[in-house]
Amino acid sequence: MRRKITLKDIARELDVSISTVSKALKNSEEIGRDTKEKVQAFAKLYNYKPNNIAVSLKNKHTKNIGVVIPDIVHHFFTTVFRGIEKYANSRGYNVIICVSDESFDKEVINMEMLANGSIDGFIMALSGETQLKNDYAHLKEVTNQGIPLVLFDRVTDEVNCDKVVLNDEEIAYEVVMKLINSGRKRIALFTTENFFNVSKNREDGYRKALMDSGIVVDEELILRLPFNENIDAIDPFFDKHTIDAVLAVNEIFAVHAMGVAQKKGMKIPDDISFIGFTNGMLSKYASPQLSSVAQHGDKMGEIAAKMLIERIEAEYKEDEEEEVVYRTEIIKGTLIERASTIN
Amino acid sequence: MRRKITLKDIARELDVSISTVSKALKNSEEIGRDTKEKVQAFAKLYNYKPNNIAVSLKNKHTKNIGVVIPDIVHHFFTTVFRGIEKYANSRGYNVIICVSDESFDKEVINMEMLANGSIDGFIMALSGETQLKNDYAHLKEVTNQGIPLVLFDRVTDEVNCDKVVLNDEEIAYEVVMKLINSGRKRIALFTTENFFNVSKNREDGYRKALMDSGIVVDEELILRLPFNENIDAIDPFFDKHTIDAVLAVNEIFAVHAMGVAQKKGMKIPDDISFIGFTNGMLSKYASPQLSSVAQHGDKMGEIAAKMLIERIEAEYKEDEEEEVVYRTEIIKGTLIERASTIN
DNA sequence: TTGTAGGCGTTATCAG
DNA sequence: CTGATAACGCCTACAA
Repeated sequence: MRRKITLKDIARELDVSISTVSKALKNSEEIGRDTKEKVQAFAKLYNYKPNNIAVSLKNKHTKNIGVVIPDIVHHFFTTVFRGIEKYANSRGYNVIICVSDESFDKEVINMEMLANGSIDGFIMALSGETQLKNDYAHLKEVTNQGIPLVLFDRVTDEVNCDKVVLNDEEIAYEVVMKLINSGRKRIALFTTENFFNVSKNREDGYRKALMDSGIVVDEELILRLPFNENIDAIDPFFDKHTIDAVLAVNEIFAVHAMGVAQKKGMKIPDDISFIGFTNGMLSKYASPQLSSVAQHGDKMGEIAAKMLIERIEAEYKEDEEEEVVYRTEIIKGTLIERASTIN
Repeated sequence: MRRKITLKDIARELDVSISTVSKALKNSEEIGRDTKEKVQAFAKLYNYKPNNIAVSLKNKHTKNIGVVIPDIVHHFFTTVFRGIEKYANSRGYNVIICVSDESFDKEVINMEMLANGSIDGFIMALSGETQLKNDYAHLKEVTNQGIPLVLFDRVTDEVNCDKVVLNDEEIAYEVVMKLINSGRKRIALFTTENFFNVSKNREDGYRKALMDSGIVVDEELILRLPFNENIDAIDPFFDKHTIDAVLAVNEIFAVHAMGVAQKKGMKIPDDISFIGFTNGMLSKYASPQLSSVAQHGDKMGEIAAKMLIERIEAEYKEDEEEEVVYRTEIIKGTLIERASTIN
């Protein structure tokens, strides 16, 4: 078992000083041709690689990014994550991931662990509980310490930092308009509780589209499901209400609802149309295939990572207190039309 | 912007030495009551937390685990990851994740980056390309350096390390037997190329079940799809062959095949049965719902993390070269029966 | 009871 | 051209 070799080892073996080795490996001009070659050859032979930890301690940065998300078994988040990872890697950063599991406490603990030097910056989507409690002290703490933070998707106005979000309200508006223009009149909204900024925004778009079309919003047609995937309430909903379209804030609600509607004998999309958010596997493989709003998670992730890394690297040469201006990037959602809506 | 406070800062402010502060914070017996209280109060006030990097450098371990998987937007892998993350967190470890994207080179690069001190051990599933090339030098390199490694799902006999796998062959055997016992005679297998150990094992189970039942294996009924989700070949397959059951090595193949069969006018499960591997979202929300083999990813992840951490922590007190024995844990798959098979 | 010194592996400054 | 020294932040054996 051959342990990793260090500068010191090389120095000892070659009978030169540590600093000579260090410089030689960096191809420094100060070092003589022969010494350089000798050192470099030896280093290659023994596969020397600098120890990341030592370098981090010295440089005060780790080249690690912390990502904190509510859930990992979730198409949208993994998509964003893939975008983050890809961009971060291309810039030489690694990604440490922590799952908050929709829990406030876990979110806090995870962030504290990472904030003690393990990472150079955070990218995160707020947990459900955090949005419910509306308590962002841990985020403010982190930014106060000068650790850059980028929020995506599940964001809040309470914290001053860079953000990346979908144009939730707009796209919901557009999509509902499309339903209305195709002749739909009784359009239900299947959503979650409103402490989620995204659900709130989508609902706003939904209401606005109805109102702008002269349709009175029937509060009965707005079904609020809990966020723990308990979708039993969908079934009875169809017994109680006559509807000809559904907008759902995620795939699961939409696909499950399609199943229920079909069981009740309704024809899709002749009798009823369905549109969901999150253009994932389910939308693609459901039958009929579900029309849904692509949230472009890859792009969101990439942009979030880019914003963060810029922030991180700007810090190194910062003139101290030059009034930082935070940006919010807005990604445009795209409706992918499939068989669950009339073309 | 209040930067993080260090032992040195506290020492200076309180006019004591750094080591006194260090000991006081550890509640050492050596330190006087008053000093301890003074230091601890100050530390709490300024929210002192030891710097992870410095501690890592000192202790020669990072409390980080490296996870390398082929894909993150993938139900099974995320499930395993969730198991890893959960267990690791409960033991005070963080998880750094790298995606190999089924690429050999990325796998190698990622591992090298992490192996330079960033992590205490690896958990990984081999990339497709790695299994194809059958080149495991990078894994051997890592274990040679004394970094513990646990392989899961996509494993190889070429590397000596702990492993966690599904009983792929057995469960495939059982499941095909079930199809046969329900009267199926022409059972197709939709799989990937055979350099994947899992596909290979599942195929072996499939063949064995047929043979044990006196059915001659018709090689024509084994459809090998490329691993890049290109499933166009499924459609023509149904035109060419008459079959009454399908075993697919993943959900996507199975659900897509169900769609094709239905389009050709076949009734599920009356005319044809379907069973897939990976009991994910698709299985649950397809119509009809797909019977599928639960791979218990959470459990695999948890066990993998447990094995790894035991290995890591055993190292600290190792008597050097006492003939390490590696284990392979086998997780039993479970068939979740749904509407795509006859009960 | 407190402090000093050395070291973890690397880098940068400065002296030789 | 090369090397000694200090520093990053923390820990600990040993000295005072």
